[in-house]
Amino acid sequence: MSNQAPPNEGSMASASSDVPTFAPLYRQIRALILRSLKEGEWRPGDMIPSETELATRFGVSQGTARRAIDELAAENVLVRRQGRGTFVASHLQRVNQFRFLKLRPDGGDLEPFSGKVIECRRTRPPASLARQLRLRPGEAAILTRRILQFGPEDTVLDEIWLPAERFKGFSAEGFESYQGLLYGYLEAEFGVQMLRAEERLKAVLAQPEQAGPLGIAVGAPLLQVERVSFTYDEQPVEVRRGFYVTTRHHYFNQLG
Amino acid sequence: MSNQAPPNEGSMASASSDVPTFAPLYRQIRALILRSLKEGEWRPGDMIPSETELATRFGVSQGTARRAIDELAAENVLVRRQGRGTFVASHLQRVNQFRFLKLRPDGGDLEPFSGKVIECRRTRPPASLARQLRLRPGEAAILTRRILQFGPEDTVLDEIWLPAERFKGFSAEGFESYQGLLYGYLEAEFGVQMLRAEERLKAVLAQPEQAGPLGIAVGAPLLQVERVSFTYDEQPVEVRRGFYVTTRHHYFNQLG
DNA sequence: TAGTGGTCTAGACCACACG
DNA sequence: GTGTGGTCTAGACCACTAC
Repeated sequence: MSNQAPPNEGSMASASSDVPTFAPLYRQIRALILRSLKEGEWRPGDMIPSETELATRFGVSQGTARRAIDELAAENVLVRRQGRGTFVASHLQRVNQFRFLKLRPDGGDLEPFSGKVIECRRTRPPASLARQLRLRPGEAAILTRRILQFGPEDTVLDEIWLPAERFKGFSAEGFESYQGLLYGYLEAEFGVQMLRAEERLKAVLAQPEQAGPLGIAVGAPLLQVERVSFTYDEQPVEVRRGFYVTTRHHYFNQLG
Repeated sequence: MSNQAPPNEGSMASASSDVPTFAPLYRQIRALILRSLKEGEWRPGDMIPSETELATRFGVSQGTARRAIDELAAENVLVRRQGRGTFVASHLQRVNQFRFLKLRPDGGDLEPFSGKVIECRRTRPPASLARQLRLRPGEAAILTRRILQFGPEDTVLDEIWLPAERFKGFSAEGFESYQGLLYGYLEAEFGVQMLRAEERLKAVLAQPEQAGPLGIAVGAPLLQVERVSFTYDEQPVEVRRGFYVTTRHHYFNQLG
């Protein structure tokens, strides 16, 4: 490629149709890397080609490939490790266990937790959920309810909705074998990588449906956390409603 | 400066003692820019010198100065505007009004809000607060209580603690004249820029102290939000306890 | 037209990990 | 030692803003 490339005539920009043509080169490269990830060329935990290899492959300078990788690393899609290489992020890595779980014990450090599935069935979702998951009319969903224990205490009750078609073979046993790490299970067994989520929090009073499983009194305060999670291309693939007992724990957030 | 600079012999690295010596050049430049900001050389809303000017001033290449600025822009300390220049972020800018307020109406867009101070006095803080604000023994604090209205509804009750020495002259009138924008007031009148905050959330039941001002029933569920805010050098300068009514609003959070 | 940030390149060397 | 990412430089040109 010429040194002073005109705005958008990168050799690959015109060669691939599903990549935006009028964007900086490094964004086009970023999109191409994302496509390879989405298509499974490199799987979670894998090392991707080096910066120079990618630069050659895409016909750009190493600095441009680097910038694309930088963005993806900043979004936690890739992980750079000096001297070793660049890797596809995985929810099974230690460092990611708490990326989507903001609950912390009031005093002290992160606690290990364990999950206990109390219900798991295929069912017809309410209309609002079908909309959020962008299901086709009549498409079924999987409903899973589980308890998270922090130490000995039942702390979280989750009601998790997944599109049934995408997760054929989903089972309570499979889920539990991943020690409560839903996204690890989905990634390893179904090839679905969760990248991003939105949460909406409210304070509510415990109803019998929550009080029973959690072993607390009806009318006790609960933190209700509604989550929609997205994979590649901003596709929603999970809707979850959690109820957190916040007597000895809190939801931690950083504002920047 | 020579082309291949040895790890850390930048001309300014050795010249200034309060900047870490063993760090990449661009981090040293970042620290120097931060120092100028902290010392007030450039104030919120000001344009800072161009990349090339900063590069010359600090004896590095434009690319290195650029990278330092990039980091500060990513942290919302600076704001870049193509063709115009780079500016010091200000809490009085529109775009920053909701940077530290995650409460959203359940349906629809961001709502304008207004603040109403119901108490404002100098007092001796509880020990835990004195510790969080790193006050010297016996040092006084300012306690402010205020209500935030979203539309016509009383939605938030805040109890705000500030170190009295740093905010001499703080008044309910001054605060209210900034339309509920505490950080705008602190920035404009006291030269304190809030950069970052930590929040800890719990679900609680309304006590009479909260139910009264908010006009709700005792025992209603409230979202309790404890915040510690930091200015330059990770200095805590505000501790706040908020009670959010979440019947028609929710706390919104993005997980990456 | 002049000045700003934004993109892209090419090449050098450093720091780190692993065999 | 070899290969990886990390830092730094120099220089070119593009895109946007304001005068």
